[in-house]
Amino acid sequence: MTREHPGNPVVLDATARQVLQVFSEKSAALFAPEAPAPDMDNCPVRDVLARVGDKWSLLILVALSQQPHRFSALQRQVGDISKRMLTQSLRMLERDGLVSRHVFPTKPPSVEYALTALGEAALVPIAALLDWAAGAHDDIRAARLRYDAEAG
Amino acid sequence: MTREHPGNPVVLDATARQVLQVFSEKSAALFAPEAPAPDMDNCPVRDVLARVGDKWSLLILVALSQQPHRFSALQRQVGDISKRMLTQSLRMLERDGLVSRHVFPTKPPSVEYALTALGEAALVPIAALLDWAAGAHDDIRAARLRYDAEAG
DNA sequence: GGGTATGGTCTCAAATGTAGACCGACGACT
DNA sequence: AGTCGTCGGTCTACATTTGAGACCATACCC
Repeated sequence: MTREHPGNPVVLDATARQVLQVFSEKSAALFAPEAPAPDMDNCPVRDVLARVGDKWSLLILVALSQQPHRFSALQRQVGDISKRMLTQSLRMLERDGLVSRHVFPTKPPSVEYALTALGEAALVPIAALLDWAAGAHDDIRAARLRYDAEAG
Repeated sequence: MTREHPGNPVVLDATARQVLQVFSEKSAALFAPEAPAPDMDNCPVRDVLARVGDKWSLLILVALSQQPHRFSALQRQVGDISKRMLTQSLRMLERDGLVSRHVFPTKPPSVEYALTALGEAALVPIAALLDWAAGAHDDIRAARLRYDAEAG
């Protein structure tokens, strides 16, 4: 049974096509030929994408784009993340130099997380992704309904 | 102990700052206030981002950007994905209308996956992400080394 | 006839993520 | 003074997801 459906037609303008041409040249960086493991040494671009594309990391970076946050405030803003995952994600973002962590000499402890310059730079492509998602989610919802209607 | 380090300085040009301003206005879409669950109904933008940012979906979309692929060819190109995850990811991308699936009347079965117009449109922000990742991975690697040196 | 490839499904083990208890100190409230 | 909530996590038990490999029928190639 063929489940093919073409999606809503979207016309790519000249700028978009130009971006895609450069894109094709660079996408090879994502697929290491016969690499034992596509990690930071073999596939750095892929490794970095896995970080920035990660669900929680993405949301944390966006949350911090407006202003620095405390740990609990970040957890409240993101909403459905566990403490364990928030700690782990922040730890990795800090390690990658995308987020900074400042501990205040208070008791109980008070910690502030903020974007670094590198983290702020990441917001530019993330903004493009956000913009696309905002424009595409109606089409995606419609596609899901068609698919589900066909399948059962 | 403060583990703060500012990351390498990156100067954002005027265009980037303009993008960020619009971005701040739109990022609210990612954080539903007190939503029971941030799903497609409560947080459509977030739901779509979770799809496109997903590690395997991202790689599949990029792999298909150059030309359509068969299932096994896609698995070889991506490299370290399991059959189970490839099937599941393709199934979801098809359901979202980003990828099309064409079954040829052959035995054994032969299936071709290709990007739809909507999937191709997603490549524009994905290309921006890829471009940023290509430019940032050296800084990220350096940040990781500094972090690891401090921590032990 | 044997080996390889096709596009998956299924099962089990391993890995990852969630929820909540727990910690000491402090501020707010009664 | 006593109680409660908050802070920023860690830890544990459990739930969920993912990876690895066996398995399937068919066809092609040697």
